[in-house]
Amino acid sequence: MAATMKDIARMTGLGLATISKYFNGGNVRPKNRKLIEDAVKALRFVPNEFARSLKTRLSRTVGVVIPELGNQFITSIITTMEDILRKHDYAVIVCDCRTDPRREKEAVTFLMHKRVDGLINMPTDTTGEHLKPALDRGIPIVLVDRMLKALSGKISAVVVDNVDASEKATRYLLEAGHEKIGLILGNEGIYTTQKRREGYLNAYAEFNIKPRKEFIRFSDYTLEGGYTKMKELLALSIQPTAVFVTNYEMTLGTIIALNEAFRSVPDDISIIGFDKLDMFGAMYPNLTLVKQPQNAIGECVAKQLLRLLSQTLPDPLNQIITLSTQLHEGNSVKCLK
Amino acid sequence: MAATMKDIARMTGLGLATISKYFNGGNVRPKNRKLIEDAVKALRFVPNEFARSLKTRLSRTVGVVIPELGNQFITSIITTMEDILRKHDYAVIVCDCRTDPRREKEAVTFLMHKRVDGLINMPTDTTGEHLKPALDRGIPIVLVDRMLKALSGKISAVVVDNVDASEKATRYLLEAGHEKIGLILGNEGIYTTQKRREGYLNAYAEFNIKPRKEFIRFSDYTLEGGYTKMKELLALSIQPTAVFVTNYEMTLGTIIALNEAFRSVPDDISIIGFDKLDMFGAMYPNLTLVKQPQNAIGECVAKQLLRLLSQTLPDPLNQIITLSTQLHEGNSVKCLK
DNA sequence: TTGAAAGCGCTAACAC
DNA sequence: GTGTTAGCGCTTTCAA
Repeated sequence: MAATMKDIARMTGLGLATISKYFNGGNVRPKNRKLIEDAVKALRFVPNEFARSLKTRLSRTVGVVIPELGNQFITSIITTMEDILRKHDYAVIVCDCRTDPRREKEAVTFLMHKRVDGLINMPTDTTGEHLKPALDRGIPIVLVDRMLKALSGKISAVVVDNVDASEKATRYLLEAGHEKIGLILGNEGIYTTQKRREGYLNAYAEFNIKPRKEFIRFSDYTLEGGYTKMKELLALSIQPTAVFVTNYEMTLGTIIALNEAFRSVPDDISIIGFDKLDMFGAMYPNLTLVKQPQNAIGECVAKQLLRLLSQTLPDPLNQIITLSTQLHEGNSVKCLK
Repeated sequence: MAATMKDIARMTGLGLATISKYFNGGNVRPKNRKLIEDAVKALRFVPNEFARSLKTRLSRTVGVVIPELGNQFITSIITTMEDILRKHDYAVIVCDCRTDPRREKEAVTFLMHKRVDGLINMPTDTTGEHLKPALDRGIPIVLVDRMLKALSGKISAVVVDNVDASEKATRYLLEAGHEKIGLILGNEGIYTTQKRREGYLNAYAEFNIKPRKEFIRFSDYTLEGGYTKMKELLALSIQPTAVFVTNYEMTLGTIIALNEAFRSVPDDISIIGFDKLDMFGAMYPNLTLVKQPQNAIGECVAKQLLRLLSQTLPDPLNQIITLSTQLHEGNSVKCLK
């Protein structure tokens, strides 16, 4: 049987309130502090979180709902967040909804039953309907990487400037004289996909060039997807001289497809990839790529949630935080001029 | 303010005990059942898990401690486990310890404070010291993919037959006439690395051939690691005619390294990879590889934990479950005879 | 089958 | 600064 505060009270001769205050940072006479500390050690006392939660209505737990775990961008963000939140004594319950809106909704409901204090979500559902139970309970919500217009003002979000990222990359290629640029995107309909497509089109518009429709390929953010779409681009009668790939897994798939087709980079084809600089940096050719601030994203999300969690205001100070990306110049782009 | 059982009692005129029994599967008169169900709907009643936990001393939460999240084998197992556990109403708290024994120990302590009902661990610490707090509290523990000899009998574990897996793959290459087989392993000292090395050596012993030391390379189970080690093997004066790579990420790295060196598979070099058949299967050449039953592992772990969780026995029925692997024949191995 | 009542271990209002 | 006390919302004897 674990020791309780009552045991400490008995052992020290103090009242429960004093002991509770000791644990919650109140003023306690040094002499009594010591008394309590000794008793805690002797009894190997650990506060019962259940009782505390019952009283405070707080679980010191946050829920994280994501579309899938097998994606380096997502896992790297979770790793960072979890680290920070755990340091603040928050447990992280992860729910993988497998890019299925029904499962996503179930996950939110499940987390409400578990009474999480806050919610982090990279949404699959584009309407935001699934978040209603959390909104109703008034707990803070932070969206990651994808906005939900319908919920603007009611929630916080941390995103990157995808339009700018894509525009920069495309412009870089156009400036190097590439006019036929393949674009490998994620799932159609997803926030980041739309934004990255937008940036690509913007850059083309700037240069007064009409992009070719068949160069724009929607895929699914997986290695296989990137591999397949690159193969398709290579099978075109008019082929792109450069390709911009919009996430890490698809970039890997593209590299493998190019290697298999004996296209050498950048002589035969130029390429701009996405994310995880450390790894691509180690390889030849040193890939030019769009680098998202993955650590900063995780950090921002965790800190924003902690901020909302520590507020007692009637309406929380929600904010949309937009982080910018960097274009890392390697030598995978050939200048055609 | 959320509704409580008291509200239901007031609304239905029933006693608290009856209502509690209703929720816990006891016998309640149909008439009263209906009464309660109506009240639950009307009041949108959701049981307060805090109060329940305080009384039952159970959190319906399990902790998962893993070395890193950025690894497809680990995340695929977590996805499967989380799915099953959540269906049984258990929340999964994930702690990434970044392959750091100190962090791993902290994670276990943290989870004990959170009063998880059970623990799943892919251990970084090879002594098992870090699990002591959980062992002391007598909660069930299931190890994944790695055994801890010191704890045998006190815990359950789900592992694959790594010696056999590695032996089969190496034997396959030897039978095809390869005598110079490169072996790319994970971190030295880790359970799976040792076992996979053992299998390789066993196969060589069977064939009465002495393996060359310089063909055995310890790496770190990452893409970069596989890439680097393959480059090293290719730089040897006496080069292997085949290579066996012992996880998914390193296999990817190896493929990229081979492509970059313009070695074609299997004409210039044969290769046996590891894991994630679906993806490698889509690529040419169809890779020969060791397929671990990833889904079955996750399923076994979750079910074993659920089994232990539902037991009220004084000493739990711990067991070591060993799953076998399959050698999937593709066409990445050339027959030299 | 049902109800009354005691507590699980903590927090916090209140009185001292 | 400290002690007393009343709950938080459940589960679970025990008696009816």
